[in-house]
Amino acid sequence: MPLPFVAATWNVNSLRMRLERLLLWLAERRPDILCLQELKMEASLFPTEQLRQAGYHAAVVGQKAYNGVAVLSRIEHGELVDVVPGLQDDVDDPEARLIAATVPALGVRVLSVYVPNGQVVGSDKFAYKLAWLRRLRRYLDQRCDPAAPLLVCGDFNIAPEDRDVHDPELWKDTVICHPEARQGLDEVRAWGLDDALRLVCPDGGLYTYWDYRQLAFPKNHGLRIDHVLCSRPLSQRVQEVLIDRQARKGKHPSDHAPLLVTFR
DNA sequence: ATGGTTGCTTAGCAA
Repeated sequence: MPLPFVAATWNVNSLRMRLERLLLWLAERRPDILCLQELKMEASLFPTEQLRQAGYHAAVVGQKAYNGVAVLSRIEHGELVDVVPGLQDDVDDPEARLIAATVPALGVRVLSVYVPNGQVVGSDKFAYKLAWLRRLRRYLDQRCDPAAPLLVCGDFNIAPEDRDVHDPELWKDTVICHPEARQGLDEVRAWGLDDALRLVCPDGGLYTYWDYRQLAFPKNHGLRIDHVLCSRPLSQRVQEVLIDRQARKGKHPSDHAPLLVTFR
């Protein structure tokens, strides 16, 4: 029998600003695996030692001011191995949006991803978002095995369906909901990934992101754009999913809440 | 009342 574990994903919107909060949260929740996005720092500034003291190994790709992703895993599960940064294709792309690592004791390959936002439909940035999703699918085709345990966790900047949006009319055809963006996500998932939350919960009104403006969080004007996707060997082990709204409260929160998935 | 929030980097961009 494989070991049960908890995997989580959290866009922290600047690790420098969120480190204290992250350390408190890790002490409280103790997830086995955590994928982080929007570190907004160079890898040389990453707090490797503080996280180790908190009980976690880390694999990180960073860049100055923007993007940056990491995979954390509890030290007891062994040093992260086969750490691979980036999409590994022939595109010259300086943006730090993907890192892969394997957690030895759990036998799980983990990808932390920060899909481009895309800003405005029709812009160069939107074209980059769509191309990035095609590149991610190609990465899965070439480098991953759908019959093996795989997690693809992160901020996808896509609400898969209208039930994932507080006001679908307001968001219709924006970069978050555009049919081409949703199709890009569908094609990633068609490789062999399930949306862990939807395996156990059909409810609408479940969001992971709320704008800082206009009291969006207390009004629950949110979007479900952060996802834990899992390959079939893990799908059948999904036991419970939690969006940790507590972590979006109080002073100086990220604009995203962590999403946690328990695998039996 | 023509706003609104945060973070990075320094007035403008990105989300």
